[in-house]
Amino acid sequence: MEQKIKLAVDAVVFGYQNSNLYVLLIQQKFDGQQPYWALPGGLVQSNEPLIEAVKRELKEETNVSVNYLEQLYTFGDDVNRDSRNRVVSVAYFALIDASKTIIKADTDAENVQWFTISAVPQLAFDHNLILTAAITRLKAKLTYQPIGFDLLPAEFLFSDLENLYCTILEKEIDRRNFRKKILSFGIIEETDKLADKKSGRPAKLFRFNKQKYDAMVKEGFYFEIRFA
Amino acid sequence: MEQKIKLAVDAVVFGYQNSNLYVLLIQQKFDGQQPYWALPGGLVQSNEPLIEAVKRELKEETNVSVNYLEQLYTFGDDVNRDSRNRVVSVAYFALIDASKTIIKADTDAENVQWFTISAVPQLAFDHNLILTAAITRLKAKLTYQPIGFDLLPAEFLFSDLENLYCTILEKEIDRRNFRKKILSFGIIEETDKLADKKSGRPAKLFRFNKQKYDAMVKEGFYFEIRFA
DNA sequence: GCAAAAGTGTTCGTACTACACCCATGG
DNA sequence: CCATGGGTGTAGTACGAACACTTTTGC
Repeated sequence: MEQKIKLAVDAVVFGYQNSNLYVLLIQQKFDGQQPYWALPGGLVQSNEPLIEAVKRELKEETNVSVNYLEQLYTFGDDVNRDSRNRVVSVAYFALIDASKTIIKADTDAENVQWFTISAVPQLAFDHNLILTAAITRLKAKLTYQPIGFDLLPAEFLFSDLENLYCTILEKEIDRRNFRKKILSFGIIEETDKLADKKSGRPAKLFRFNKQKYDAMVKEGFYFEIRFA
Repeated sequence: MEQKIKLAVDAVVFGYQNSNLYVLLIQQKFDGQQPYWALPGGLVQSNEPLIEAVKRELKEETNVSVNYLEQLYTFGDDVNRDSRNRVVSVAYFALIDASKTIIKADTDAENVQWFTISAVPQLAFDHNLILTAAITRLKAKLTYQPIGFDLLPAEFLFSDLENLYCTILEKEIDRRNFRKKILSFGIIEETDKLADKKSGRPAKLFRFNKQKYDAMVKEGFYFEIRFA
Protein backbone atom coordinates (compact mmCIF):
# COMPACT_ATOMS: atom_id res chain seq x y z
CA MET A 1 0.00 0.00 0.00
CA GLU A 2 1.36 3.33 -1.03
CA GLN A 3 2.17 5.77 1.73
CA LYS A 4 0.15 8.98 1.46
CA ILE A 5 1.89 11.34 3.83
CA LYS A 6 3.19 14.76 2.98
CA LEU A 7 6.22 16.15 4.73
CA ALA A 8 6.48 19.82 5.60
CA VAL A 9 8.73 22.08 7.62
CA ASP A 10 7.65 25.04 9.72
CA ALA A 11 9.73 27.61 11.52
CA VAL A 12 9.15 29.53 14.71
CA VAL A 13 11.25 32.65 14.31
CA PHE A 14 11.78 34.71 17.46
CA GLY A 15 12.90 38.30 17.62
CA TYR A 16 13.43 40.58 20.58
CA GLN A 17 13.24 44.33 20.88
CA ASN A 18 12.50 46.85 23.63
CA SER A 19 11.56 44.31 26.24
CA ASN A 20 9.26 42.44 23.91
CA LEU A 21 9.51 38.99 22.48
CA TYR A 22 8.16 38.66 18.96
CA VAL A 23 7.35 35.83 16.62
CA LEU A 24 7.26 36.10 12.86
CA LEU A 25 4.01 35.08 11.19
CA ILE A 26 2.78 35.04 7.64
CA GLN A 27 -0.62 35.19 6.08
CA GLN A 28 -1.22 33.67 2.70
CA LYS A 29 -4.21 35.06 0.88
CA PHE A 30 -6.04 32.46 -1.12
CA ASP A 31 -9.40 33.58 -2.45
CA GLY A 32 -12.29 32.20 -0.49
CA GLN A 33 -9.98 30.78 2.12
CA GLN A 34 -10.06 32.33 5.55
CA PRO A 35 -6.67 33.96 5.96
CA TYR A 36 -5.36 32.57 9.22
CA TRP A 37 -1.93 33.70 10.26
CA ALA A 38 0.58 30.87 10.22
CA LEU A 39 4.19 29.99 10.84
CA PRO A 40 6.40 30.29 7.78
CA GLY A 41 6.93 26.89 6.20
CA GLY A 42 5.91 24.56 3.44
CA LEU A 43 6.43 21.20 1.80
CA VAL A 44 9.86 19.65 1.58
CA GLN A 45 11.15 18.92 -1.89
CA SER A 46 11.94 15.33 -2.74
CA ASN A 47 15.68 15.82 -3.02
CA GLU A 48 16.06 18.50 -0.39
CA PRO A 49 17.58 18.16 3.09
CA LEU A 50 15.14 19.26 5.79
CA ILE A 51 17.34 22.09 6.96
CA GLU A 52 17.58 23.41 3.42
CA ALA A 53 13.83 23.29 3.12
CA VAL A 54 13.43 25.52 6.16
CA LYS A 55 16.04 27.95 4.94
CA ARG A 56 14.41 28.10 1.53
CA GLU A 57 10.96 28.71 2.94
CA LEU A 58 12.25 31.37 5.27
CA LYS A 59 13.97 33.12 2.43
CA GLU A 60 11.02 32.89 0.08
CA GLU A 61 8.39 33.87 2.57
CA THR A 62 10.08 36.29 4.91
CA ASN A 63 13.60 37.03 3.66
CA VAL A 64 15.10 37.12 7.15
CA SER A 65 18.57 35.87 7.99
CA VAL A 66 18.73 33.78 11.11
CA ASN A 67 21.42 33.70 13.79
CA TYR A 68 20.36 30.40 15.24
CA LEU A 69 18.40 27.52 13.81
CA GLU A 70 17.71 24.12 15.27
CA GLN A 71 15.17 21.39 14.91
CA LEU A 72 12.40 21.65 17.47
CA TYR A 73 9.98 18.74 17.20
CA THR A 74 8.12 16.76 14.59
CA PHE A 75 4.37 17.11 14.71
CA GLY A 76 2.70 14.04 13.34
CA ASP A 77 0.48 12.52 15.98
CA ASP A 78 -2.65 14.38 15.02
CA VAL A 79 -3.52 12.76 11.70
CA ASN A 80 -5.86 15.64 10.89
CA ARG A 81 -3.65 18.55 11.84
CA ASP A 82 -4.07 19.67 8.25
CA SER A 83 -7.66 19.02 7.24
CA ARG A 84 -6.83 18.52 3.56
CA ASN A 85 -4.12 15.84 3.73
CA ARG A 86 -2.06 13.90 6.18
CA VAL A 87 0.85 16.26 6.69
CA VAL A 88 3.69 15.64 9.10
CA SER A 89 5.63 18.76 9.92
CA VAL A 90 9.17 19.05 11.19
CA ALA A 91 9.20 22.26 13.19
CA TYR A 92 12.31 24.41 13.57
CA PHE A 93 13.27 27.01 16.07
CA ALA A 94 15.05 30.17 14.95
CA LEU A 95 16.45 33.30 16.55
CA ILE A 96 17.22 36.52 14.75
CA ASP A 97 18.43 39.99 15.53
CA ALA A 98 15.21 41.91 15.05
CA SER A 99 16.94 45.27 15.09
CA LYS A 100 18.71 44.73 11.80
CA THR A 101 15.99 42.67 10.20
CA ILE A 102 13.99 44.01 7.34
CA ILE A 103 11.17 41.64 6.75
CA LYS A 104 9.73 41.11 3.34
CA ALA A 105 7.26 43.75 2.25
CA ASP A 106 3.64 42.73 2.16
CA THR A 107 2.33 41.73 -1.22
CA ASP A 108 -1.16 41.13 -2.47
CA ALA A 109 -0.64 37.43 -1.91
CA GLU A 110 1.24 37.49 1.33
CA ASN A 111 1.61 39.37 4.60
CA VAL A 112 4.59 39.02 6.89
CA GLN A 113 4.54 40.52 10.34
CA TRP A 114 5.97 40.46 13.84
CA PHE A 115 3.55 39.61 16.65
CA THR A 116 4.28 39.99 20.31
CA ILE A 117 3.86 36.63 21.97
CA SER A 118 0.91 37.81 24.02
CA ALA A 119 -0.90 39.08 20.92
CA VAL A 120 -0.65 36.00 18.74
CA PRO A 121 -4.06 35.22 17.22
CA GLN A 122 -5.47 31.81 16.50
CA LEU A 123 -3.18 30.30 13.90
CA ALA A 124 -3.63 27.88 11.03
CA PHE A 125 -3.37 24.11 11.63
CA ASP A 126 -1.76 23.25 14.96
CA HIS A 127 0.62 26.17 14.77
CA ASN A 128 -0.37 27.50 18.19
CA LEU A 129 0.81 24.18 19.61
CA ILE A 130 4.09 24.44 17.76
CA LEU A 131 4.57 27.98 19.02
CA THR A 132 3.96 26.88 22.60
CA ALA A 133 6.55 24.15 22.24
CA ALA A 134 9.00 26.67 20.84
CA ILE A 135 8.48 29.09 23.71
CA THR A 136 9.08 26.29 26.18
CA ARG A 137 12.28 25.39 24.37
CA LEU A 138 13.39 29.02 24.26
CA LYS A 139 12.92 29.47 28.00
CA ALA A 140 14.77 26.28 28.77
CA LYS A 141 17.68 26.91 26.42
CA LEU A 142 18.13 30.44 27.63
CA THR A 143 19.12 29.05 31.01
CA TYR A 144 21.70 26.57 29.80
CA GLN A 145 22.99 27.85 26.49
CA PRO A 146 24.12 31.33 25.48
CA ILE A 147 21.47 31.81 22.84
CA GLY A 148 20.23 35.13 24.16
CA PHE A 149 22.97 36.79 22.14
CA ASP A 150 21.40 35.53 18.93
CA LEU A 151 18.42 37.76 19.67
CA LEU A 152 20.58 40.84 20.15
CA PRO A 153 22.82 42.94 17.90
CA ALA A 154 26.49 41.94 17.82
CA GLU A 155 27.16 44.79 20.24
CA PHE A 156 24.65 45.29 22.96
CA LEU A 157 24.11 46.88 26.34
CA PHE A 158 24.22 44.87 29.49
CA SER A 159 20.82 46.22 30.35
CA ASP A 160 19.45 44.83 27.08
CA LEU A 161 20.75 41.38 27.89
CA GLU A 162 19.29 41.62 31.36
CA ASN A 163 15.91 42.80 30.10
CA LEU A 164 15.89 40.02 27.55
CA TYR A 165 16.24 37.45 30.30
CA CYS A 166 13.62 39.17 32.45
CA THR A 167 11.20 39.41 29.58
CA ILE A 168 11.49 35.91 28.22
CA LEU A 169 11.73 34.11 31.54
CA GLU A 170 9.09 36.37 33.07
CA LYS A 171 11.13 36.77 36.21
CA GLU A 172 12.75 39.58 38.10
CA ILE A 173 16.50 39.44 38.19
CA ASP A 174 18.93 41.16 40.51
CA ARG A 175 21.04 43.38 38.27
CA ARG A 176 24.19 43.03 40.32
CA ASN A 177 24.09 39.27 40.58
CA PHE A 178 23.24 38.89 36.93
CA ARG A 179 26.12 41.04 35.80
CA LYS A 180 28.53 39.32 38.17
CA LYS A 181 27.48 35.88 36.97
CA ILE A 182 27.64 36.68 33.27
CA LEU A 183 30.99 38.47 33.55
CA SER A 184 32.43 35.63 35.61
CA PHE A 185 32.04 33.33 32.61
CA GLY A 186 34.51 35.46 30.68
CA ILE A 187 32.67 35.06 27.42
CA ILE A 188 31.50 38.66 27.18
CA GLU A 189 33.88 41.43 26.38
CA GLU A 190 33.61 45.13 26.81
CA THR A 191 34.09 47.18 23.66
CA ASP A 192 35.42 50.71 23.86
CA LYS A 193 32.23 52.10 22.43
CA LEU A 194 29.46 53.76 24.32
CA ALA A 195 25.80 53.69 23.45
CA ASP A 196 24.22 56.98 22.55
CA LYS A 197 21.40 57.27 24.95
CA LYS A 198 18.72 59.83 25.51
CA SER A 199 19.13 60.00 29.24
CA GLY A 200 21.15 58.67 32.09
CA ARG A 201 24.78 57.67 32.31
CA PRO A 202 26.24 56.40 29.03
CA ALA A 203 26.51 52.62 28.87
CA LYS A 204 29.32 50.48 27.49
CA LEU A 205 28.64 48.17 24.59
CA PHE A 206 29.49 44.52 25.05
CA ARG A 207 30.16 41.71 22.65
CA PHE A 208 29.77 37.94 22.94
CA ASN A 209 32.99 36.04 22.22
CA LYS A 210 31.70 32.92 20.55
CA GLN A 211 35.17 31.55 19.78
CA LYS A 212 36.08 31.69 23.43
CA TYR A 213 32.79 30.10 24.45
CA ASP A 214 33.26 27.23 22.00
CA ALA A 215 36.79 26.66 23.26
CA MET A 216 35.62 26.65 26.86
CA VAL A 217 32.83 24.20 26.10
CA LYS A 218 35.45 21.79 24.78
CA GLU A 219 37.21 22.09 28.13
CA GLY A 220 34.02 21.14 29.94
CA PHE A 221 32.50 24.55 30.61
CA TYR A 222 28.78 24.72 31.28
CA PHE A 223 26.87 27.94 30.74
CA GLU A 224 24.07 28.28 33.22
CA ILE A 225 21.83 31.08 34.42
CA ARG A 226 19.42 30.16 37.16
CA PHE A 227 17.29 32.36 39.33
CA ALA A 228 15.41 31.90 42.54
CA MET B 1 5.42 18.19 -8.68
CA GLU B 2 4.59 15.22 -6.57
CA GLN B 3 6.56 14.79 -3.35
CA LYS B 4 8.50 11.50 -3.27
CA ILE B 5 9.51 11.17 0.35
CA LYS B 6 8.85 8.20 2.57
CA LEU B 7 8.34 8.67 6.28
CA ALA B 8 9.64 6.14 8.77
CA VAL B 9 10.05 5.84 12.51
CA ASP B 10 12.93 4.20 14.34
CA ALA B 11 13.37 3.48 18.01
CA VAL B 12 16.42 3.38 20.20
CA VAL B 13 15.47 1.10 23.06
CA PHE B 14 17.77 1.11 26.05
CA GLY B 15 17.96 -1.50 28.76
CA TYR B 16 20.19 -1.77 31.79
CA GLN B 17 21.39 -4.77 33.72
CA ASN B 18 24.39 -5.65 35.88
CA SER B 19 26.26 -2.44 35.24
CA ASN B 20 25.77 -2.62 31.52
CA LEU B 21 23.80 -0.42 29.20
CA TYR B 22 22.19 -2.24 26.32
CA VAL B 23 20.44 -1.28 23.12
CA LEU B 24 17.95 -3.44 21.30
CA LEU B 25 18.78 -4.22 17.67
CA ILE B 26 17.12 -6.29 15.01
CA GLN B 27 18.36 -8.00 11.91
CA GLN B 28 16.07 -8.61 9.01
CA LYS B 29 17.16 -11.39 6.73
CA PHE B 30 16.40 -10.71 3.11
CA ASP B 31 18.01 -13.10 0.68
CA GLY B 32 21.02 -11.69 -1.02
CA GLN B 33 20.92 -8.58 1.17
CA GLN B 34 23.74 -8.14 3.62
CA PRO B 35 22.10 -8.49 7.01
CA TYR B 36 23.17 -5.36 8.88
CA TRP B 37 21.84 -4.96 12.35
CA ALA B 38 19.44 -2.04 12.64
CA LEU B 39 17.22 -0.14 15.02
CA PRO B 40 13.66 -1.42 15.16
CA GLY B 41 11.41 0.71 12.98
CA GLY B 42 9.64 1.00 9.69
CA LEU B 43 7.35 3.05 7.52
CA VAL B 44 4.50 5.03 8.99
CA GLN B 45 1.03 4.17 7.77
CA SER B 46 -0.92 6.90 6.07
CA ASN B 47 -3.54 7.25 8.77
CA GLU B 48 -1.34 6.45 11.74
CA PRO B 49 -0.02 8.87 14.38
CA LEU B 50 3.77 8.76 14.62
CA ILE B 51 3.74 7.53 18.18
CA GLU B 52 1.42 4.68 17.23
CA ALA B 53 3.73 3.75 14.41
CA VAL B 54 6.64 3.35 16.82
CA LYS B 55 4.58 1.34 19.24
CA ARG B 56 3.36 -0.90 16.46
CA GLU B 57 6.83 -1.51 15.09
CA LEU B 58 8.19 -2.22 18.53
CA LYS B 59 5.45 -4.70 19.19
CA GLU B 60 5.77 -6.40 15.80
CA GLU B 61 9.52 -6.56 15.75
CA THR B 62 10.55 -6.97 19.35
CA ASN B 63 7.46 -7.40 21.55
CA VAL B 64 8.91 -5.34 24.39
CA SER B 65 6.84 -3.05 26.59
CA VAL B 66 8.41 0.32 27.22
CA ASN B 67 8.45 2.38 30.40
CA TYR B 68 9.41 5.60 28.72
CA LEU B 69 9.08 6.79 25.16
CA GLU B 70 9.77 10.18 23.68
CA GLN B 71 10.60 11.65 20.33
CA LEU B 72 14.32 12.09 19.83
CA TYR B 73 15.08 13.77 16.53
CA THR B 74 14.07 13.65 12.91
CA PHE B 75 16.77 12.53 10.53
CA GLY B 76 16.24 13.98 7.11
CA ASP B 77 19.23 16.06 6.12
CA ASP B 78 21.12 13.30 4.41
CA VAL B 79 19.02 12.74 1.31
CA ASN B 80 20.70 9.38 0.73
CA ARG B 81 20.56 7.97 4.24
CA ASP B 82 18.61 5.12 2.70
CA SER B 83 20.17 4.28 -0.64
CA ARG B 84 16.93 3.02 -2.17
CA ASN B 85 14.58 5.98 -1.57
CA ARG B 86 14.43 9.31 0.10
CA VAL B 87 13.38 8.31 3.58
CA VAL B 88 12.99 10.72 6.45
CA SER B 89 12.97 9.02 9.83
CA VAL B 90 11.52 10.27 13.08
CA ALA B 91 13.64 8.65 15.76
CA TYR B 92 12.30 7.80 19.20
CA PHE B 93 14.01 7.13 22.47
CA ALA B 94 12.75 4.39 24.76
CA LEU B 95 13.64 2.94 28.13
CA ILE B 96 12.61 -0.45 29.42
CA ASP B 97 13.14 -2.66 32.42
CA ALA B 98 15.44 -5.25 30.91
CA SER B 99 15.06 -7.61 33.85
CA LYS B 100 11.44 -8.39 33.15
CA THR B 101 11.70 -8.13 29.38
CA ILE B 102 11.38 -11.19 27.25
CA ILE B 103 12.34 -10.20 23.76
CA LYS B 104 10.80 -11.86 20.78
CA ALA B 105 12.33 -15.16 19.85
CA ASP B 106 14.50 -15.23 16.76
CA THR B 107 12.80 -16.45 13.64
CA ASP B 108 14.17 -17.41 10.27
CA ALA B 109 13.34 -13.94 9.02
CA GLU B 110 14.35 -11.87 11.99
CA ASN B 111 16.80 -11.69 14.87
CA VAL B 112 16.29 -9.54 17.91
CA GLN B 113 19.07 -9.03 20.39
CA TRP B 114 20.53 -6.86 23.13
CA PHE B 115 23.92 -5.31 22.42
CA THR B 116 26.07 -3.59 25.00
CA ILE B 117 26.72 -0.08 23.82
CA SER B 118 30.42 -0.70 23.40
CA ALA B 119 29.79 -3.75 21.21
CA VAL B 120 27.39 -2.25 18.71
CA PRO B 121 28.46 -3.17 15.18
CA GLN B 122 28.13 -1.05 12.09
CA LEU B 123 24.41 -0.58 11.59
CA ALA B 124 22.15 -0.15 8.60
CA PHE B 125 21.53 3.31 7.15
CA ASP B 126 22.54 6.12 9.52
CA HIS B 127 21.49 4.17 12.57
CA ASN B 128 24.84 4.57 14.28
CA LEU B 129 24.25 8.31 14.14
CA ILE B 130 20.80 7.95 15.62
CA LEU B 131 22.18 5.78 18.39
CA THR B 132 24.82 8.36 19.21
CA ALA B 133 22.18 11.05 19.45
CA ALA B 134 20.13 8.82 21.73
CA ILE B 135 23.05 8.16 24.06
CA THR B 136 23.71 11.88 24.30
CA ARG B 137 20.07 12.46 25.16
CA LEU B 138 20.10 9.67 27.73
CA LYS B 139 23.14 11.08 29.51
CA ALA B 140 21.67 14.55 29.55
CA LYS B 141 18.21 13.53 30.72
CA LEU B 142 19.58 11.32 33.45
CA THR B 143 20.95 14.42 35.12
CA TYR B 144 17.79 16.49 35.06
CA GLN B 145 14.89 14.04 34.93
CA PRO B 146 14.23 10.93 36.99
CA ILE B 147 14.29 8.57 34.04
CA GLY B 148 16.80 6.20 35.54
CA PHE B 149 13.93 4.45 37.29
CA ASP B 150 12.47 3.49 33.93
CA LEU B 151 15.51 1.31 33.37
CA LEU B 152 15.09 -0.49 36.68
CA PRO B 153 12.49 -2.82 38.16
CA ALA B 154 9.71 -1.15 40.17
CA GLU B 155 11.59 -2.12 43.31
CA PHE B 156 15.31 -1.77 43.19
CA LEU B 157 18.41 -1.53 45.33
CA PHE B 158 20.09 1.76 45.97
CA SER B 159 23.29 0.26 44.73
CA ASP B 160 21.61 -0.56 41.43
CA LEU B 161 20.52 3.02 40.98
CA GLU B 162 23.96 4.22 41.83
CA ASN B 163 25.65 1.80 39.45
CA LEU B 164 23.23 2.80 36.73
CA TYR B 165 24.34 6.42 37.06
CA CYS B 166 28.01 5.46 37.19
CA THR B 167 27.71 3.22 34.17
CA ILE B 168 25.75 5.51 31.91
CA LEU B 169 27.49 8.75 32.83
CA GLU B 170 30.87 7.01 32.92
CA LYS B 171 31.77 8.75 36.15
CA GLU B 172 32.65 7.76 39.66
CA ILE B 173 30.14 8.80 42.25
CA ASP B 174 30.52 9.11 46.00
CA ARG B 175 28.04 6.62 47.47
CA ARG B 176 27.24 8.69 50.52
CA ASN B 177 26.64 11.93 48.68
CA PHE B 178 24.58 10.21 46.01
CA ARG B 179 22.32 8.56 48.54
CA LYS B 180 21.96 11.74 50.54
CA LYS B 181 21.04 13.75 47.46
CA ILE B 182 18.51 11.28 46.09
CA LEU B 183 16.87 10.73 49.47
CA SER B 184 16.68 14.48 50.09
CA PHE B 185 14.33 14.79 47.11
CA GLY B 186 11.81 12.65 48.94
CA ILE B 187 10.67 10.89 45.80
CA ILE B 188 12.10 7.51 46.71
CA GLU B 189 10.57 5.39 49.38
CA GLU B 190 11.90 2.46 51.27
CA THR B 191 9.83 -0.71 51.08
CA ASP B 192 9.88 -3.21 53.92
CA LYS B 193 11.35 -5.84 51.67
CA LEU B 194 14.92 -6.97 51.55
CA ALA B 195 16.74 -8.25 48.55
CA ASP B 196 17.92 -11.81 48.65
CA LYS B 197 21.58 -11.53 48.06
CA LYS B 198 24.36 -14.03 47.78
CA SER B 199 26.71 -12.22 50.10
CA GLY B 200 27.02 -9.20 52.29
CA ARG B 201 24.51 -7.38 54.40
CA PRO B 202 20.95 -7.59 53.07
CA ALA B 203 19.83 -4.47 51.21
CA LYS B 204 16.51 -2.69 51.37
CA LEU B 205 14.40 -2.38 48.27
CA PHE B 206 13.32 1.09 47.21
CA ARG B 207 10.55 2.36 45.04
CA PHE B 208 10.16 5.54 42.99
CA ASN B 209 7.04 7.51 43.92
CA LYS B 210 6.02 8.95 40.58
CA GLN B 211 2.82 10.53 41.91
CA LYS B 212 4.78 12.47 44.44
CA TYR B 213 7.36 13.51 41.86
CA ASP B 214 4.65 14.76 39.49
CA ALA B 215 3.02 16.71 42.30
CA MET B 216 6.34 18.26 43.30
CA VAL B 217 7.12 19.24 39.73
CA LYS B 218 3.87 21.19 39.66
CA GLU B 219 5.09 23.05 42.72
CA GLY B 220 8.29 24.01 40.93
CA PHE B 221 10.57 21.15 41.93
CA TYR B 222 13.60 20.44 39.76
CA PHE B 223 15.26 17.07 39.82
CA GLU B 224 18.97 17.36 39.28
CA ILE B 225 21.97 15.12 39.75
CA ARG B 226 25.28 16.69 38.92
CA PHE B 227 28.78 15.57 39.61
CA ALA B 228 32.09 17.35 39.71
C1' DG C 1 20.57 70.45 40.50
C1' DC C 2 17.61 66.95 39.17
C1' DA C 3 16.13 62.98 36.62
C1' DA C 4 17.55 58.70 34.63
C1' DA C 5 20.09 54.75 33.96
C1' DA C 6 24.91 52.61 34.83
C1' DG C 7 28.02 50.72 37.70
C1' DT C 8 29.73 48.40 41.86
C1' DG C 9 30.82 44.94 47.21
C1' DT C 10 29.67 42.57 51.19
C1' DT C 11 27.33 39.48 54.18
C1' DC C 12 24.85 35.31 54.96
C1' DG C 13 23.17 30.92 54.32
C1' DT C 14 22.82 26.78 51.77
C1' DA C 15 24.39 23.11 49.23
C1' DC C 16 28.18 20.48 47.20
C1' DT C 17 32.64 18.03 48.19
C1' DA C 18 35.66 15.07 50.28
C1' DC C 19 36.41 11.51 53.15
C1' DA C 20 36.43 6.34 56.47
C1' DC C 21 34.41 3.38 59.58
C1' DC C 22 30.94 0.13 61.43
C1' DC C 23 27.06 -3.23 60.34
C1' DA C 24 24.53 -7.37 58.94
C1' DT C 25 24.61 -11.44 56.75
C1' DG C 26 26.40 -16.13 54.54
C1' DG C 27 29.65 -19.40 54.25
C1' DC D 1 35.86 -15.28 61.81
C1' DC D 2 36.19 -13.56 57.44
C1' DA D 3 34.57 -11.86 53.15
C1' DT D 4 31.13 -9.09 51.00
C1' DG D 5 28.41 -5.36 50.14
C1' DG D 6 25.13 -2.04 52.97
C1' DG D 7 24.58 1.85 55.63
C1' DT D 8 25.92 6.26 57.82
C1' DG D 9 28.06 11.75 59.59
C1' DT D 10 30.96 15.76 59.60
C1' DA D 11 33.88 19.57 58.44
C1' DG D 12 35.39 22.77 54.86
C1' DT D 13 34.39 25.43 50.95
C1' DA D 14 32.29 27.70 47.28
C1' DC D 15 28.54 29.64 45.18
C1' DG D 16 23.94 31.84 44.99
C1' DA D 17 20.84 35.28 47.28
C1' DA D 18 19.78 39.43 49.26
C1' DC D 19 20.54 44.06 49.46
C1' DA D 20 21.60 50.19 48.50
C1' DC D 21 24.45 53.76 47.31
C1' DT D 22 27.49 56.36 44.07
C1' DT D 23 28.52 57.85 39.24
C1' DT D 24 27.84 59.95 34.84
C1' DT D 25 25.42 62.17 31.67
C1' DG D 26 21.43 65.42 29.49
C1' DC D 27 18.27 68.79 30.31
